[in-house]
Amino acid sequence: MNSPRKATRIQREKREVILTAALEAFSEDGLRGATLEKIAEKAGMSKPHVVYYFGSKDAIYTDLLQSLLEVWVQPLRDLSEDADPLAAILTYMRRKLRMSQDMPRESKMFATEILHGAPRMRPQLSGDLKVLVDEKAALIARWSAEGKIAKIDPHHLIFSIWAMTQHYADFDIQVEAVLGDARKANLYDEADAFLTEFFVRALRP
Amino acid sequence: MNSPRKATRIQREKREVILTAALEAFSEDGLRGATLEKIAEKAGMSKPHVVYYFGSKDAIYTDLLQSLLEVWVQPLRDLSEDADPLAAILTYMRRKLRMSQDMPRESKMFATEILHGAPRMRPQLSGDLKVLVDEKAALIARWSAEGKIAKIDPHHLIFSIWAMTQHYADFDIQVEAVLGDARKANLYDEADAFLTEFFVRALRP
DNA sequence: ACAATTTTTGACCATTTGGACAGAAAAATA
DNA sequence: TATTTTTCTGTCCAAATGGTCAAAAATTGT
Repeated sequence: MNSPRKATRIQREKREVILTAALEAFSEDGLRGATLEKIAEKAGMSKPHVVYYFGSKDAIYTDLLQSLLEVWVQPLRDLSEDADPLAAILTYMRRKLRMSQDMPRESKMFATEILHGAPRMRPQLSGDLKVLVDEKAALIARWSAEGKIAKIDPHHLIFSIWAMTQHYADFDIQVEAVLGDARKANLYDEADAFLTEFFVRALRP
Repeated sequence: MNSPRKATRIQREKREVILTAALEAFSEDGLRGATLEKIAEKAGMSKPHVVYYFGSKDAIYTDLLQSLLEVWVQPLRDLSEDADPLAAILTYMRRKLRMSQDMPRESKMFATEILHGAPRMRPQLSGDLKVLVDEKAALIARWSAEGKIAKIDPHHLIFSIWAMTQHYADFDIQVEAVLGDARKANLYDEADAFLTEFFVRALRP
């Protein structure tokens, strides 16, 4: 089941195809709702073949979650000293918003996992993620103390950016239902304009 | 299976017990993840007994969702003309935040449902809910036009209130993991202070 | 007290589903 | 080409699970 030395090209490709199919399935129906059969079908192969590559449904799920996590926190990693702190925070917010727009399935998968207690991510949340957030919060707190941005709790500021940007991906059905079809086309432009103005007002010293 | 005239006291009580148990189960594991057996166990009765009262697992879920929806949108219903528009919006935000604090299971159940496409709520979202939101958005737009609050897109303002308040209930595991145990005790006080300041800055003309 | 009705459950069933297994097909290696 | 290894699937199985059913227990009405 496991490749001993290095993964062959075909192995890498197949695993990729399966992960893509699984992401679609999991984000639609969650871990329990998604079936191996559906994943196999989306991936264009037989059910045992999927098991052959990953061992179990759980393994696919966990694997996917882990590999996506790095991508997911990258924008926060990149938040750093800048000529203009306010612009830096706005850039971070915009990158998160863009991720909601471009990767709604990933966003939904994380949301579902955390919503249900994050049984497979808890250690990482209070480990790596906490360290990262604390570090960036300290940076923001410094900006705040130096009067470069408004005095504000940096942890909650980060939560608010997560909440507002991911909302557009996770609850897209609701957002679109409430706004109506007419405003659906340039929804993310609207969101960008709104959030930019919103955070500028909140953060300007 | 169905009571013909009026529900007896015992019927009302049993249904209530089942709904409470089901809310706990569904918010933990979702519709598919929650089992009739678990619901029955939490409710302190046998599995067929649960079916006797509701007919099916699906029926419990749908019933629950419908009855909770009214409670859920009540704070928005109550948003109305006020001596101080800014205060009115802040009150709305605070009531939503309090609901996250007091009813996290309800919040999670809605979140899961919408996240997975809201198959049983779609009509209500683009129907009743849209009407309600449009109405309140018009009110906010008027305040905005009269210069009583800042110029801001009212729909997105409402989304931002939903997003930021519900975030504390839906993603509590993540929030608590990142903040650490020390700040867990008065988390909602912190959130209240942060959000109040935040929205005041954003909305002040 | 007795009959009728409602409530409650144990036993059972059909379906779904994760995944094991043996072996076929294909590819790599010699 | 022959052999070894890897890839792939049809078939099957056991566990989980939503729901049925007949009958027991409890309650209600007279």
